[in-house]
Amino acid sequence: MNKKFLVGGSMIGMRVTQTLIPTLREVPAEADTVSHQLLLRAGMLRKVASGIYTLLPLGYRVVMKIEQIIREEMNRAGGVELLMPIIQPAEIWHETGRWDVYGPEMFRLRDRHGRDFCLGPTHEELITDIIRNEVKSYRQLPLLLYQIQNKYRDEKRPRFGLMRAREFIMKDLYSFDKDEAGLEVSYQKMYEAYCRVFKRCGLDFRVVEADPGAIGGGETHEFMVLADTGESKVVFCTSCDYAANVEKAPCDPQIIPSEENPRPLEMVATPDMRTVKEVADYLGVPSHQLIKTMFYKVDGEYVAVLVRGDRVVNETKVKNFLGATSVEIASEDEVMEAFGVPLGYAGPVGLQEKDKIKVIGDHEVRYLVNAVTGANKEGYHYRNVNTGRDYQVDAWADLRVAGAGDLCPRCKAPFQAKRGIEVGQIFKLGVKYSKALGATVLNENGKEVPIVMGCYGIGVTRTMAAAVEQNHDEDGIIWPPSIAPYEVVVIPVSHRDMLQVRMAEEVYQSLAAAGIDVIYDDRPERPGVKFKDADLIGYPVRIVIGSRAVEDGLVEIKWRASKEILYKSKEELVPYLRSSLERSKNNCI
RNA sequence: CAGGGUGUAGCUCAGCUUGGUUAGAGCGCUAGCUUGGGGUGCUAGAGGUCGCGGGUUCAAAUCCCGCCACUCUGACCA
Repeated sequence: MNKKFLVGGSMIGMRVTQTLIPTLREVPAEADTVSHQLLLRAGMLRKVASGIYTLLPLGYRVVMKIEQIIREEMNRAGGVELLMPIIQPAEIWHETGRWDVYGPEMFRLRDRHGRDFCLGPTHEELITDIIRNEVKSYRQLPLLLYQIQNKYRDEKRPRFGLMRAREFIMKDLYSFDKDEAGLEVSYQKMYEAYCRVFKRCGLDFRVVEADPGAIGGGETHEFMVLADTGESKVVFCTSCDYAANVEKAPCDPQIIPSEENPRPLEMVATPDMRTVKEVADYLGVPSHQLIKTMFYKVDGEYVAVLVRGDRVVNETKVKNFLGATSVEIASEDEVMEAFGVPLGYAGPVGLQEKDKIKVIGDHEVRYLVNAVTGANKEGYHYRNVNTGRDYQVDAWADLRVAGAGDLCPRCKAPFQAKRGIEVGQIFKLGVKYSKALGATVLNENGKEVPIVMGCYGIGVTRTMAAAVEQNHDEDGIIWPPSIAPYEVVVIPVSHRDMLQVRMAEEVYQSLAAAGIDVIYDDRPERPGVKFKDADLIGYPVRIVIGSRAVEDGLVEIKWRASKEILYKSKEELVPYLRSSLERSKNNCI
């Protein structure tokens, strides 16, 4: 590990009075999530505009440490770093068609000559442009090129501080191979490199199978830092190592056995009962006895999707099943206009014939006996609805979102569900961009073939936020040592006791000289202030020099995470810290 | 994008309903004394285009209109 790389030089240490660490006693009104609050309060971050932030010295050190870990692991895997511009010309985006596809998420600007540009939300186009111009032969492959820099997305609603910002730092690596087999190798390398990166960052994470979505291509994995505040939901098997995004995980139908015989269809009044819960309670039936009918606009055409009342429609599966490019939920007005039924009273009975729309149902719905569903008439539902007799569908498919209790597709053990923060994703892009942009090589047989690509991203600033989200207590942040802004803080209890100050100074100098990443709190503040700040900022190790230390020569060492306190002589200090910090940074690898 | 909220000192907020001295508090900041192992206590200070623009009025932080910014909720269950 090359610490000298860090700007600011951890070799020389730092004094609190020399830098800027504006900690806040109160929680700023603008922040609602823990990571956002703590990063602001710990003096690491300040907002400039919605979703746009300044990283103060301490915050920037964390970012640099994460970047450095990423660099080392990308390089270890054979990656080579380069730098691309933030401003990108529109032309290249027109070539792949993404200038129009990207929509309002893209920051656009114009130069004085009226030429269109954008602030790069990603760099597939640019990197592929370089490759198509410079790489002509399979002999030049494989290539793994990466960059770490700011990216821009004009989010509809930036929130959660660094978690969903409009300007953020990303590492993107692009792999270029002559064939699918090569891509497989590159992908595996990245998979392993990513695991190492997040382990080294000291994060509790899971790798999950995900849906490729808009970016296109084949296999993809997401790297999720587990945290209750995460935006994504993942399921993982309790017995094997299978894990997946809830959108992706396949679901077997879970049939609830019924002894009943089909009874005659019956319309019942359900005034003002719209939601599944309301209707189920009103009629005294369990919610899984209901058929929920959801309307979507799929490539401009309406489609009705049926799932059991206790299930959630999985738009990704709907989209994939229909081979559609866009799936949008219909608005209340659209449903009213197209079907003349207010939300809450739609059902499959007669829907297909009357409105001539496509109806698809989740497997589970098929097995319902005497189900309840909307009667397509305001204020009424049907009871005793049965598949085949009362309604037909165009197809049955797996269309719901997985959850805890669903069964693992590999070993049939039940899933557990958790929330996570997506900090990385790896994709097999295939030839989508290389074809669109004409990035080809001549292969061994002299035949021109499109380069097979992969892309691999890590949200650096988001990783920082995720680390805080996962590692904090009521007093503040608890940085994993490998990404802490400083590893050790030295605090003299009394700034007026010259013996203490001299000893603290000595300890600080010796740690800095030994290459330990140390900061010295030399402010003429009361001890309580410095202790509070140390806890808030979350330095892994705190060294306090008080009267006791002056008298018996033993300095107090307190670990932020475990709250463990121990005492060492000045001579023991450096070796102790060196080995224990090294251990705590590496034990995750 | 739809709906709601907020905008007054560096930060957290009060004042606005019912217009009327010199616009307030706590924290932070400055100075002094005090204190010195978990945000010390006291004293004295500095600090404000009351988001911006317009209107009503003898008089606007306060009422009206417009704009802007920030923020929350929703945009996933019918």
